[in-house]
Amino acid sequence: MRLSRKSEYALLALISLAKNYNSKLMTITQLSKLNEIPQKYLEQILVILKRSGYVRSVRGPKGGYKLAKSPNLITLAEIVRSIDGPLAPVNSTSVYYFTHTPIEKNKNLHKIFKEIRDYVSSKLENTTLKDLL
Amino acid sequence: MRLSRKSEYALLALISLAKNYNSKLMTITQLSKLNEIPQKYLEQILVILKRSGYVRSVRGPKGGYKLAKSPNLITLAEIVRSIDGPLAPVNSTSVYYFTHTPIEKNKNLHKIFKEIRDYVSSKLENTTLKDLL
DNA sequence: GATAAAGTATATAGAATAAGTTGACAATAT
DNA sequence: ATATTGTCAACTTATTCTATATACTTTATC
Repeated sequence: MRLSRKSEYALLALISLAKNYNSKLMTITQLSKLNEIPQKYLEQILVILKRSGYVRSVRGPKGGYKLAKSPNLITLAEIVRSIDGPLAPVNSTSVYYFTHTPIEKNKNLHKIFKEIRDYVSSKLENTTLKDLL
Repeated sequence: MRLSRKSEYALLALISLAKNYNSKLMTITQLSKLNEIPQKYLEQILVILKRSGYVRSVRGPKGGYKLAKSPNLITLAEIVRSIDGPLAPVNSTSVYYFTHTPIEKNKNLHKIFKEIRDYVSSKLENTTLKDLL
């Protein structure tokens, strides 16, 4: 897995929202300044996170964003998958995005990368936003 | 780390050469057919592997490639690094390719990805071509 | 009900990367 | 001399990354 800038921004924004869980809404501008994220880029990211069900938004003045669920119910795995796709180093070791690839030709080799995918996956599945506050 | 097709091909070709260690040379055509790798693409890959010191070549008729060192002295980490660059999921967790990135803003988050980089790195550092035969 | 403050949608752009293909060139065994 | 091998550089084609730009919609408040 290679973490894109986009996922880094998503994680930071969600952590900010998690710190504010059950207090006020935060605006894109606040989130953007606080985490030094280009505002128009962050807008796109938040729309993805909204569609994926991690945040809720309110429009108009006094609007903004908040988390849609409790921080301990949102794993890093889901977040990264929703932005970047597969966590696996190669798709032939991916559960959610499996396709055949050349390394399957060597079972031992394939196994090494499956072990890597398992580690990455369980690490990110077992870490929630709450763990990062 | 995301494994490119190019690295997959490199690994398969090197494994073939490792199986043939201290027997005859293998030609690009053989390596290409055996592993179903586009021949002209494999040529480029072999040139990289040669410059990196993993294979030696002989030109002319009866020419071909062979490993430059014993299979147990070539780690997967070196191979993948020479083709794809960093093993780390993000450069702020990379030893060889460090640059600053946004996730450094959250120490806990950064730590998670450093642990991933450590696992991947030690897994690939501790696996050699010999282990895959 | 006008206005301003928010979020939403869509299009565009420039750079980099991935995954090759093409064609000419160099070395050498026979 | 020739055929067989590796070498090199340029080009291509598509996709992805990291944004920026414009226009539009919703809604609280005066």
